Amino acid sequence: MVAVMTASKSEAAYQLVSERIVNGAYSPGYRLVLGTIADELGCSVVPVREAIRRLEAEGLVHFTRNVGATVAHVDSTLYLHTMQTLMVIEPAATALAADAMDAAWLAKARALNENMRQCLEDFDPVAFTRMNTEFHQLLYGQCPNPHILDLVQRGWRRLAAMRASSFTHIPNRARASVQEHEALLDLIGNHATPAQIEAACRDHRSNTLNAYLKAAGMAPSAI
Amino acid sequence: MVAVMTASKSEAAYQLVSERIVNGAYSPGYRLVLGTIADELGCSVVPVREAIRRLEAEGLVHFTRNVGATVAHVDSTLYLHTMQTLMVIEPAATALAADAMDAAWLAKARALNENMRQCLEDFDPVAFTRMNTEFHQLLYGQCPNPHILDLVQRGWRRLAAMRASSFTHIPNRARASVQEHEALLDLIGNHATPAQIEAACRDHRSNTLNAYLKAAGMAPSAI
DNA sequence: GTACATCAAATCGTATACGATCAGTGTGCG
DNA sequence: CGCACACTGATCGTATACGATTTGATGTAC
Repeated sequence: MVAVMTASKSEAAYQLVSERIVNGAYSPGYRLVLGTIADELGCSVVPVREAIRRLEAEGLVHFTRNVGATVAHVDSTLYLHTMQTLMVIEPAATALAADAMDAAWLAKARALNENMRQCLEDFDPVAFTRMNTEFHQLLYGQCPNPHILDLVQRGWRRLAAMRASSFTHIPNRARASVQEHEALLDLIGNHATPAQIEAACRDHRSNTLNAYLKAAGMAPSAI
Repeated sequence: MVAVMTASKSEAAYQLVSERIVNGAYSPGYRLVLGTIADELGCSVVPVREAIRRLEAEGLVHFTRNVGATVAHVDSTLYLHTMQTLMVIEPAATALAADAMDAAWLAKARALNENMRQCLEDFDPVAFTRMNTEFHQLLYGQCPNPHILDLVQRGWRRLAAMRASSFTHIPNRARASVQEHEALLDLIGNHATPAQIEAACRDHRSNTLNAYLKAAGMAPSAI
């Protein structure tokens, strides 16, 4: 073969299916048939199988032996569990990343948050969600602990998949969200301790989760 | 075939290699050759490959494309990262599991902790470590959030692998550990809030980590 | 003696093939 | 008419085979 193999086929299959789930092209319950995906990618089933198993480990697909894989269903419980995980992991990542947050970083984050505020004026929820994701990536992105960073990213991908399947859950939280971001950035700007940053970040997510739980008539999270 | 296929060969390979790494039979750096393991298991390389990839996702093995897999090396950084992850995940799991901790559970946990104290009198560090693992499993074991539970278990398995490779790190922490366990059980017995339980559990791990970092001449963890 | 090109062995990556297992369907019996 | 059972099609699980890639050794030129 002449072309350079930039990535393995297994990796390609993983990227493809993963992106389609996160995008919403594959809705929850969608049946992932190895042979079909293999044909589409022009490869055999072996690398596709490996990709599916990886996605299963991430919780994006549900796999039953000798039966097959389907895109994982989303319900209140899954949302609760994912949010609880992020509620402890993301603040830790942010606190650990605080060392790398200099003036330039702060300016960028503030600008992004202002853009989010503008999205509210413009009633543009799609752009708001995109920027919100970007904002949080900015927060935890420079976390020096690869395990924690990886867990945060996985959690966000699950959230993205949930949103794509029109599992909406934020009743009027957007405005408070922007304010909480601002407060968090102020803390960072004032060189607050990692513990303070962690607490603020956790409260932010806790507020979102509990707003959802309240709207859904469910009991607030124990943690 | 007459025999019931209790588990797939892929699963069997995963169990085998995983246990050997955790036991220390495979030391860090040990080369995991697909064909060799496949021969030993009496199966082909395909299921072994899948098992190795799973172990890579867990961080127990290091995998390089077209080169092969080796048991992950352990160093201070990996220990720090694993402990930081557990420092946020395990307390959350414990706090969430608190609902399921009744009087019978408490009696069992207290008995176990007393056994650990006895191990100290008998200078039996092996039994102490085993019971310590058991004690912590008791703490987080009934966590109702499967994602968090899974993460805690993975973290503990990594710690076990580190200990097996004689990466010793606890300078005289055992006695304090037993006392902290006791204080934690008192909190639970007095029906403390999840937040209090979480904080106590986190302090316990934080103390262990920082004792290590201090002994190693390293800066304390930011979180 | 060192640096570089070449080659061979080892090992991985994936295609293909076939057996194993499961869900759904039809048929016969009670 | 309803239930149990065998059958079938779809799909997965794994063995085998072969091409691709890496690594280390060997030989050669400087």
